[in-house]
Amino acid sequence: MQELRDTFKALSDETRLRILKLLEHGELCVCDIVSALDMVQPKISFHLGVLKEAGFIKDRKHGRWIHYKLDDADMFKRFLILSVLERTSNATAAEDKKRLERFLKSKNAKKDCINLKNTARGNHA
Amino acid sequence: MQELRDTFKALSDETRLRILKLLEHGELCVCDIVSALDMVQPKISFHLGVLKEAGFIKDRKHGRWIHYKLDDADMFKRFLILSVLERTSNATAAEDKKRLERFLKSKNAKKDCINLKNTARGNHA
DNA sequence: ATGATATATAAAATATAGTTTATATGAATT
DNA sequence: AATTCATATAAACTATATTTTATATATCAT
Repeated sequence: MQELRDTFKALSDETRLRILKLLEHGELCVCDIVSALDMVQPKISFHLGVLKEAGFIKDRKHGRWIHYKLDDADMFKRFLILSVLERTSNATAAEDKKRLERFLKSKNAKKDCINLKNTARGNHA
Repeated sequence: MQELRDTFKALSDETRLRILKLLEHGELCVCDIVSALDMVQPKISFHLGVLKEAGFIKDRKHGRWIHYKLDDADMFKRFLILSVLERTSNATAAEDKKRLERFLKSKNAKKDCINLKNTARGNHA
């Protein structure tokens, strides 16, 4: 019963539900989530750890970033995630998404800027 | 999101999962559950309160007893209960059930005894 | 090499949940 | 009316989870 209890426990926190909802549309790195939820980074890392431990998300290391996405290995957990996504379409989720999009846009702007600079110097993106 | 969080939180405790499993086969009063789980009564009342508040069980007062049973009003919660029942068929649940059956038997024996006594005196059951 | 960045981890502080013990309530029995 | 029984509730205590603050690690850029 312990595993089942932990499965539900992982879903019994609002921050974690918000994270799952945010991952609905794909992979995000920790700093994306930090910006979207507007919380300090260790707090987000803590909750990501809980979700990962419970098998709801998985991570992938890429350079100095770690990307997280929904884990669809387990049928039952997949169902639980779906029911979470479907039941968390509210104002909070909308604001989180807006902050995320603003952040992603500024990230891209910065990236373009660096590429431009490098191109000017004769380097490649 | 708060309600969803509370829904999962209600399921994130082993005692409460054991109670749900015990209610699988029908209505039970508090003292039945106390005996089956072999725990003190206020503890059981506390967990029954959490499950009731979250909409997983409902109660019915009858004399000085209060009977609890699974609440099937909400589709999603019904599904969650089903998935709990299906995933909690283990040794603990079996022992709980055994204790419950022993207790129910002794309750019935006592009742029969009282009936017999009353019949002897010319009263009715 | 040095510094900056992304993330994790540890320690301390705080908040929340669960347990125990004692007591209250209300219905049934004597 | 007094007692007993089934259950709830409250208060004090304990355990667990979350948050914060500080620091470590690893990768990338200069």
